[in-house]
Amino acid sequence: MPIVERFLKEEAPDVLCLQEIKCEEHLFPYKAFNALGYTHHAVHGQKGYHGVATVAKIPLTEYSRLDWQANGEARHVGVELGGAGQGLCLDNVYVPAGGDIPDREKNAKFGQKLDFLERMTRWADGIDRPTMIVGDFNIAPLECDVWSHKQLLKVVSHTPLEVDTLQRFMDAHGWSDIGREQIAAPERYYSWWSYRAKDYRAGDRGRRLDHMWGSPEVGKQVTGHRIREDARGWEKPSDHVPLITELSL
DNA sequence: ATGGTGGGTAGCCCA
Repeated sequence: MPIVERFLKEEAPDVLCLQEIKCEEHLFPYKAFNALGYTHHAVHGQKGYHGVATVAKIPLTEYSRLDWQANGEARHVGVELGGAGQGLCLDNVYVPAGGDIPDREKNAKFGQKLDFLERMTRWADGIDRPTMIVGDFNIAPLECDVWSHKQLLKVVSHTPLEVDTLQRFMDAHGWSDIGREQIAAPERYYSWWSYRAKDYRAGDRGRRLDHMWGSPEVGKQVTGHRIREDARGWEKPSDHVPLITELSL
């Protein structure tokens, strides 16, 4: 909570999407968010692992909790902003990391990650309203989205199979990759640095695993996008940093 | 080729 509070005080977004909240819903720190003015909540959590939450200063209506892995893990919550049945849909997702071995025969988690993306793609086929999907996709699609394309080709998060699977999801709805439309390739853009380094800055071994994608019409309403890379250096940081998109709706 | 760190749960698993 200290880094979340710091971020909300500094940036004051209307809406915040969190992934990996790692708590049951009744243990979510509602009071701390309320005290900062974030009085609207959609929390999909479970004990210990996974879990997502969308909190806002403006009214939201929760409308879905999808299980794209078909195994009961809490990895999605969908809300509507601007009134039920109208306005913008905002889908907050935590794609499975996928384990260490990029082979579904040897590593069930990798297969589950691909299956999750396939179900997400079938969902995207049916979207008929302005929608944003944001979160930890656990895939860095472009060569310039990782510190070394060559060295990460066989590392889960940047394998051609994952990138192709994510591309099929993109094609299903013609998503606008807001991050890369605003910070054009090959400009450096990472959102995650491993904890397994004494100093995350040393070698700058980052990856762009976090994304904010919008329906084509939503992409045209973007008025700003940036990341708070400095948050990686805060006290007790997350290994991910916040992405911020500003829209004129 | 290996293990590195951080976190939650429980005597290990996941990221």
